[in-house]
Amino acid sequence: MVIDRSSPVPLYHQLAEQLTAAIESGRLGPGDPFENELALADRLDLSRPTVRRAIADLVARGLLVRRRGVGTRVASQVIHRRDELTSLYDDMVRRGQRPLTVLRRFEREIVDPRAAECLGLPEATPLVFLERLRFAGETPTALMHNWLPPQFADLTTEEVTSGSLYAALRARGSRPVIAHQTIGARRPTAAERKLLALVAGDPLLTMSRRAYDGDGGAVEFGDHCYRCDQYAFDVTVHER
Amino acid sequence: MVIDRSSPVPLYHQLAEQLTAAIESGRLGPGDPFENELALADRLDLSRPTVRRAIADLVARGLLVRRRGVGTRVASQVIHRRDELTSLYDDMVRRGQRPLTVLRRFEREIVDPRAAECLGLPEATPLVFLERLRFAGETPTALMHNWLPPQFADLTTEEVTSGSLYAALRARGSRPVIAHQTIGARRPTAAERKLLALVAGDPLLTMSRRAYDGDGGAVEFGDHCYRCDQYAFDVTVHER
DNA sequence: GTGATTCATATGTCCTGACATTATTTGACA
DNA sequence: TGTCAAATAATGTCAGGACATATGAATCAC
Repeated sequence: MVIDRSSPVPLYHQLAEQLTAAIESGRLGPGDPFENELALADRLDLSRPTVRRAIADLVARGLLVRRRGVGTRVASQVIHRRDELTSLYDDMVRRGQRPLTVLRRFEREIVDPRAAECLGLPEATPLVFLERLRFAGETPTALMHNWLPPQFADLTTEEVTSGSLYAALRARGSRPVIAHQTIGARRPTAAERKLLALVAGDPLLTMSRRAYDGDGGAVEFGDHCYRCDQYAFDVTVHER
Repeated sequence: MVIDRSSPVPLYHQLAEQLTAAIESGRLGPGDPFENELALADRLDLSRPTVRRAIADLVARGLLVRRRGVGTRVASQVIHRRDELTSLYDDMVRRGQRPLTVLRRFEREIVDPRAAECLGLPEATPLVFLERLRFAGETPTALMHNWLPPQFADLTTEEVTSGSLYAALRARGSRPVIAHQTIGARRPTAAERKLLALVAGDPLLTMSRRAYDGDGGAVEFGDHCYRCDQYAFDVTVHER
């Protein structure tokens, strides 16, 4: 356990990383008592609040459990807190498979009152619109519609197809930091059935999303539908 | 802005609640500059870290935005951070509608290798099993299966039907604090179609869940299916 | 032996103080 | 008037200290 005081990385962050590494290395096992904050602060020559901050970060991530009067322990089952949705698509990427995304439509000035409303803009605002179809091998897996505010009208086809849409927004100083997503299911339309190669009775898994930047300004509205044999969403939920 | 020092509620928590109220009352509008932490601490006769803690809580909830060297502002669009799934069912409750949950089956010793595995238990472990059907008025809306570890075999029918299942677990000292949920869609079985009064082609929205207590021990496995015209899930996602 | 009380341990809350870093404004100078 | 440096304003990090509260173990009284 080494703290480098000349590093620009905050002390509490260095400590949190090293505590995390100790837990994930297996050196500390599930349920093991964890060194208390006073001893740790003494041993590492750090102030107690600094140590508390590091430990609090690990608690927030589900690696440690604290109880007043008792002490701190390694969580019995190491759970990594994830504030994000993952899907079978992400699993594919993780397994090294290369899903392909085809841009079917890209408009820089399209009027859509519903999407404008979702973006908090006047109905007649010209929006940027994308329609993409995603494949896993030969199989179409998702049909995705996205609408962006007019400040992104300078997006290039290259940006939209080669990398992540959010990376392109971030390159323009708009950093999506929070998104509200609604997940549901419905019957496909005939067009969707054809595009996604569905047979009669196959349902769609749907997800609509409104993304906001750090100031709370809406930066994206998305309306996606997925083959349910290719997609499911994993959500981690915390009770306060 | 009043801080009651004789209250058992921590000072930072009182302040956070009042700052929240000020924002939600409309007294402070989106984008408004927010009083800086030094002035606030001075005015309220609180220490700066205490004020920082309160402000940090509001930042974490998306109500305020901070920038080093600039100051603190009310988020342009007030977003409430919610680390929880909500559904149309919750909307019904909020609107004062009274959904009804019918207990169809309650077993205190049932062997289910799949559920046991999901609970991290040996296959032959006798589990507690619940099957419930939920109604909104006359309309069946959800079919819910839940499996619990054997320590909950003393659950009463009363507990299971009158209040929330999690409240019953908490009363036994097992506090579910994190759950991993998987949301998907599929075709209903014939039995599900009948129970949920579905017509041909109607899809199911599905959600399976594994809930863990503060020590990481599994406390519940659930497998639910919903009518998609009655349910959708809202998820808030944060990018780090 | 059992239940109540006390004590030791550990986290939770709060304070005062100081310095570092970033962003914006102000003032000086060409 | 424009540019650059210094000053000001605000948040971020860190420290040392003190007291409060909850928990579990040990001790004491019956």
